Amino acid sequence: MQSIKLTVDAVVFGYEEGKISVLLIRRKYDPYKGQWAIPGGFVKNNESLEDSVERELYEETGIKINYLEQLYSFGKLDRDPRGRVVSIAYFGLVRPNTFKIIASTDAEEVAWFSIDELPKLAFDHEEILKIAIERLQGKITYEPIGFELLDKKFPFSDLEKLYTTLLGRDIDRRNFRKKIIGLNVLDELDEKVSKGSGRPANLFQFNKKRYFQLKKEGIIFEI
Amino acid sequence: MQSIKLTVDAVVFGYEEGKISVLLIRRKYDPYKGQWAIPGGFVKNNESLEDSVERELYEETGIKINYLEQLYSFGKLDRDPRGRVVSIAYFGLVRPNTFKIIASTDAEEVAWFSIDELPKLAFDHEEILKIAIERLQGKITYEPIGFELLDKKFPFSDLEKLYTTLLGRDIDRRNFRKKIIGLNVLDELDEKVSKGSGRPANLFQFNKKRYFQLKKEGIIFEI
DNA sequence: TATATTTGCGTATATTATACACATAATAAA
DNA sequence: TTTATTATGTGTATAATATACGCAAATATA
Repeated sequence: MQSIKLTVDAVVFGYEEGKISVLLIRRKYDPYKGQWAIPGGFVKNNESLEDSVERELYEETGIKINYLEQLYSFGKLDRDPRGRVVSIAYFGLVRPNTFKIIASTDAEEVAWFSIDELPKLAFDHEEILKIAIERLQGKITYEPIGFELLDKKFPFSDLEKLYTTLLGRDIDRRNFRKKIIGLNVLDELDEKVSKGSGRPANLFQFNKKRYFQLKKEGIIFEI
Repeated sequence: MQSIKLTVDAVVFGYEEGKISVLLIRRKYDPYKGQWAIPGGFVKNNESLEDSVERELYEETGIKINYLEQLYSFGKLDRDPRGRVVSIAYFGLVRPNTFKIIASTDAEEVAWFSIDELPKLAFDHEEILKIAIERLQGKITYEPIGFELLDKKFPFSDLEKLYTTLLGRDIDRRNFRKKIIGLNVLDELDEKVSKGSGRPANLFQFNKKRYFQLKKEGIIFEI
């Protein structure tokens, strides 16, 4: 008789102050009590996988996610000391400043961790996170998911900085702008922001509708 | 108490005579008795997901797969009339001529179906298959998985035909050859084949070792 | 008022992708 | 055995795309 338990886990990324961060919870109960982990939990019998992730995320962290996709399923025999537990991991993006994170249920604490200053993680969550980071880095070059991490209205320099951070290399400012503008998915607004010194920057907004239109016509987003 | 069952399914593609085909079984038992389906079955408690797929595949069809990767996990509430069953689908490639397919256990019959002449499928297998086909078509442009479908030694025209079939469009023969040769992952052999009339073709072989070497150096395969 | 900082923008060059046709080596047909 | 048919093998010119690169404008700060 099969006695495998099924969980979902969510690797949620945010971006603030030039850093990619990930949402972690400190576990309230055993196993791995007191350790940091990716939010997640057991799937209910009458709940879809997506509903399950969204529920767990909301329960444990107070976050409502606006971008979510399936990442990978993890099924190693010994990945959970409680027995055979298979986890379907999801990958999410949010704007951290639009939510207040609040620990509850299984979480003693919730926090954002910069992906280059991670604590030791419970279970095989280090592996899951590694795969999620690779997905994020890979995907921003061929799908316009980076905008999910920026404010709705953003100066071009924010976008540029996000890409340099994620790709881990410098980008020619002029060529990058040319390329993105050429993709024809940004609306230039009649608003400016001035942060600190320097010339004020024009604000842009991602036009999702136009993107899907172009995608349907076979035009592909590519950096 | 959680009562979700976990299965694995395998979409296995082959290529012969200019057609992409998929391996299907005809179900011996209910539900969907007598209908065609993707091979698969319940995961055992002490068996990894990969082992599980490979076992089910071998049991039901007699095939030992040489390329296998995880595709996606399917968890809709009503996807299985027996109750809540979540399936982790895999994606495999084989050379059909290297195996004899034999039905056994849950399968009444096993057969290769051209992907444009598919029968009605059990469960949500149509959706799974659709996603698998998209993965195959997408992936051959940025990973050298097409070679898994060709004979170890193949004439260039076979590779070209595979790509035209999968991409669904014509390819300039000279440019394609130039590009592939330029990737530096093929060994040109000192053997020729002559099939029917026409000038005999030189045989080539994919050099996996060289590919991994180049990949490590950051050179990417791209068509 | 001078200095520092950030934005916005164009052009020349190199690289890569595309379009395109004919000679060669074999088999099949006359 | 000669001629037609079929598939393979190869190079170059042109177009498109990617890369490299520097200076003026608009603001904050000293």
